[in-house]
Amino acid sequence: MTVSRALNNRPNVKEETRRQVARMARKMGYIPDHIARSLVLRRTLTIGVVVPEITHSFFPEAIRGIEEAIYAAGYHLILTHSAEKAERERDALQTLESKRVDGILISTIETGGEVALYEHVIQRGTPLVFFDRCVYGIGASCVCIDDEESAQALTEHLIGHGYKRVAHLCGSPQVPIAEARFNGYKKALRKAKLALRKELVVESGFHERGGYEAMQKLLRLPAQTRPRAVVAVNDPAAFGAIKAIQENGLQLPRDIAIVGFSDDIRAALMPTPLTTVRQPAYLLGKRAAEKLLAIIEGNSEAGGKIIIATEQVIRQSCGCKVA
Amino acid sequence: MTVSRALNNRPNVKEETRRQVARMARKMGYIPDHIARSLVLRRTLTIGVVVPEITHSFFPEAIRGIEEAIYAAGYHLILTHSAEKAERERDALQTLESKRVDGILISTIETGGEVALYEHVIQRGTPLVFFDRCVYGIGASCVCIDDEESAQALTEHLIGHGYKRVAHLCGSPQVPIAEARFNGYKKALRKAKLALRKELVVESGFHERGGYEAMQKLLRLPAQTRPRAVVAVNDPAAFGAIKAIQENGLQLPRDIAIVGFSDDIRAALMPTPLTTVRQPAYLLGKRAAEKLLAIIEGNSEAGGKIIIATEQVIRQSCGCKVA
DNA sequence: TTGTACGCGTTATCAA
DNA sequence: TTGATAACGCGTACAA
Repeated sequence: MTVSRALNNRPNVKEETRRQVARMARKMGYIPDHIARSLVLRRTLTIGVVVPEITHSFFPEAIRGIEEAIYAAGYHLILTHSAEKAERERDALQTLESKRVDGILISTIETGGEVALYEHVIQRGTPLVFFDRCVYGIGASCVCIDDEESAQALTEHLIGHGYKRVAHLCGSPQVPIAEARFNGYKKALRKAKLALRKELVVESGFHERGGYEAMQKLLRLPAQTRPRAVVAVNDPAAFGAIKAIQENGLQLPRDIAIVGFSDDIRAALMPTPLTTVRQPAYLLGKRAAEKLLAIIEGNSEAGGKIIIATEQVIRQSCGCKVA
Repeated sequence: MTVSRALNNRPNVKEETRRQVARMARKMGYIPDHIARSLVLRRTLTIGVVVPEITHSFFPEAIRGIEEAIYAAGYHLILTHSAEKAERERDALQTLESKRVDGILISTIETGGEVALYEHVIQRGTPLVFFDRCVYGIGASCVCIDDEESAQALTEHLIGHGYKRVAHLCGSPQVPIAEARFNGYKKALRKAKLALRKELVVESGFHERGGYEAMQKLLRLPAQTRPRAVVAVNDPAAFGAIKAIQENGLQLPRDIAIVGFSDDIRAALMPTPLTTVRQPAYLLGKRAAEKLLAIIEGNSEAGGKIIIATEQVIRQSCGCKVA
């Protein structure tokens, strides 16, 4: 017992005893057992993270932000990866609960995941904070960017520079982020009193392939309907679309302007650099972690929405830049 | 006890009892406690990973490989991040030991870290496998690419296409990877009976900034000594060098050819796409994890070196491609 | 200041 | 087939 007190720098230990204990501990190669400690203290100083994807540049960056914040607070991180699969996400949450993490940070799978799962976690009393891909209305905190507002602003940027026929590659319906960006696109049109034309909204998914195919569909439209500008749901979709545009012998942005979303690392390096919206991934991860820690330590209530500001990155692909 | 047997599908439980237990468990929202289980079983089904960097595209990819392998084996992952700092690496290892992980995968900090630390871990009995950035000769398994051979092959590729004055941006001395690549460069020269010229080897570090500065140094050489081709220690250094080359009004690869190392995602997207060596990060992570698991489960001995083959990616920057 | 007894949730062992 | 007991390593409460 005295040993425990000594090693944890608790009061009521004779200074000399403390030194002796320290010396012996070192000599014996003693390493405290977090497991046993967690068992009795009922906390693990560990937070669990669930991401749907690791390769994508956004999440590693966000994880770095998370890591930074929790490391500073003396916590550790268990990383799980749902691979965009509901089954793996369920598994990950179960694991984290089993491991008795003190809190969970999660970015849901694209399709939104099973809400009941998240509710269950919260009911069990584990603080849960969503980041980037959130589920609202179940009492968990959400840290995200304002997809709708950002998409609206970017669409307005195009409209403001004179583009009238603006198309949208709209991701997948039912994916909250895609929906929000689509809404932003619609709002911008409405505000500019432009009609929403069904044929100018094509589902692209979130990857290059889908963007490519969706753009081809748009390019098959008769010349007078064909869009003059395109708002892609994200950068990869935009890359695919650009490929289609170029294969059709059209020039960027002279014939068709395009904007993306997320500032993929490749965006700046394209032959015609892509105008897009930068998501401050690091900051987002950090803020989410800070919010979670605050809840864990009782300094903050669960719930509420924290919005991280995005930044427009105007490059050449929108054709709006003063040369 | 019977409950424990029932839930873990152990024999010697009446079928009906098993069903009853299962029903109650569900009803009560029972979730097994990994912590308590780990305490008694002395294993956590968890492996610890230490990476020096998360943002870089290589490690997220490697982590994905690791994740895939250990998930399939029913293990979990604690991710720690040394941020290239010796202190944080020590901290990470200590944490992982404290958490009683069943094994550790580590890619050391650039400068190689404190060998005593790693030895200590091994002595305590925790299986340790190095990946990518390894420490040899302490009995731990190493999974890596053959830096020397790959660098040699790439240098020979240049020499084989007629380049005589080939310079090297050599990272930092004492960083094992840099040393190995430098050795490969030297071997290629020797094999071609070209002299190793001191002024053509400049230290660049591993980042763009250093590559830029190192290249400027090379460009200040008198015309007859100035290199006609450059082997950069990695892609970021090459990017910096390219910037310097272009700022000096020289053209790539007409005036100076350059090759990188690692196939950064940007390599293919440069105005003059960069010739480089692809490191199969995913595979490397996966193999390292598999080796570690094999050791943990007693199916393999610690020690030995597993080499993952690299792949040359010949693009425009070396000027060797048949147009 | 130091030490004793107990409990955290689970499993191994052995007896019923 | 089932259950009682001890043990894993640590911290809390309280006694010495």
